[in-house]
Amino acid sequence: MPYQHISKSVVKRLPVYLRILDQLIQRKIEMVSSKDLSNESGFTAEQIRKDFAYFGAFGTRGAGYNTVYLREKIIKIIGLDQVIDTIVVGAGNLGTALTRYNSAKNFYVNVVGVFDHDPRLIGKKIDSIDIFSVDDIPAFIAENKIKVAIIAVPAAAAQDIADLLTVNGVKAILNFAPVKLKVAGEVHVHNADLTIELQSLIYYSSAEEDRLKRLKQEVKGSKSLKSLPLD
Amino acid sequence: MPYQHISKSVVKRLPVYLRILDQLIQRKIEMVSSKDLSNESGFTAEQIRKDFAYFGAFGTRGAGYNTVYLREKIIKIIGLDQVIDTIVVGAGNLGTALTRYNSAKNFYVNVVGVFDHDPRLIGKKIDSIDIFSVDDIPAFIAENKIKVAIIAVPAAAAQDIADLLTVNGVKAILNFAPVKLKVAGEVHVHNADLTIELQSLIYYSSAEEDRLKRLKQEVKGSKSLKSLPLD
DNA sequence: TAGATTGTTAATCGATTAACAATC
DNA sequence: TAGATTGTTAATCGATTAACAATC
Repeated sequence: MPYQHISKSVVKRLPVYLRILDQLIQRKIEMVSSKDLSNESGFTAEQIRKDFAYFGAFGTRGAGYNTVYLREKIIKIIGLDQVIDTIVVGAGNLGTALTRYNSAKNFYVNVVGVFDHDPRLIGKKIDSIDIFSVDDIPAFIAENKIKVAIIAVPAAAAQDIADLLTVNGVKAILNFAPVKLKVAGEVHVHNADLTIELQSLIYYSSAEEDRLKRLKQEVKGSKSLKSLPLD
Repeated sequence: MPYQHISKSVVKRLPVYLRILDQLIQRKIEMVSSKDLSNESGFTAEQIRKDFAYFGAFGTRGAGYNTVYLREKIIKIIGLDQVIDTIVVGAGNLGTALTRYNSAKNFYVNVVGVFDHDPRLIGKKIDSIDIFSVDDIPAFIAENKIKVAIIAVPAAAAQDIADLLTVNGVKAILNFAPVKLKVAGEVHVHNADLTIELQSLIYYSSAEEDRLKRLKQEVKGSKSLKSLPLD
């Protein structure tokens, strides 16, 4: 049986299923149908069943999915069956918030170190987590076998940090800096640029149709502008 | 000419183009080709040209795009040609970071108020921005004609806040709480659940193939488990 | 003019939805 | 058994890529 590659769209939905299952288990709910999961997630029931089917047959026809059993499968699929140690680079507002957020809310992940360039921050702590110098990153990665890192530094510093991380063996980066990072093929980068999230949302905050019609009329009414580039 | 709906995938790329154009303009670069933009964004040149073509013909054959002109078009398309006032609900770590981040880094957006439930925070400020009670939200939205809001409250409170916001006229919500918000059809919600971003990245941090093969063998080797749900 | 690059149409690819047999 | 819900195949839909004429 050839190994079937799993698409990014499927992988993105897996943590949503996990979150919902965690909530259901907490509420002592033992069985859940794809329709129930559809209500909680917003994805269609067909899509949910198809997503699971890529990895195996986890349900019981007529009854649905056992929440505990399905959760166990999903954490193994994602690779969360053991707690993942991660580091945060950048101890500014965002880095601090991300460190605290993941410590408090994300039980599958453990922030084991924070790194910054600023000597005034080095040696301090975020809650119980030490802030080290970025110079210490190579040794720290090697010692703690870090495979996943979070970048929360200014745009200008992000590429250098990414290079430093990947050269030392980091395989996955969650990047909050507003730049496209260039990394080797086997390294995965997810961009979580908050500015971009908010701006693309703004597109939908006013009447799309009116705005675009106005734009087209402008372009039509000022054809000369089109040659402006060559002036 | 019938109005052609613009797909979500296109809209998500627009702010990336805007960010790159802002950088190019700052560097006094006047012309840019779709190939250049491809290098900076990671999208293909064909896709970039096609994206622009949905809204008009902004380039010059043989020469490329004038950066200033293209930027002007894109901010009008997104609806960023006037600064957008927004509010942040939740003045915890994440809310504070988001408030500061958008004040400092996002010139197209203006955070005009922060809201929290906690009486110890109400009356204080984040930099120069006041923290108000969530009870003040309706009056504040009406007065300031707020159309876009950011939710950074705990999961349990998020749906109530979303209801409060949308009832009072908010049209777009950036939601950081780990829940699927139920909103009226004309309201747009973008989820920016940081836990989920990180978890889906972890999928790629170790050898996918090995992990999934191991999983399939487990399932095969313990077929009896499949009926466990009905025990 | 020759070279470069856009704008647009057609072809391909991938993901979602629909349908339904399998089966608990 | 009857009702419910999965797992899977086929059909549809949408987005990306390829190709190239238009044209600066």
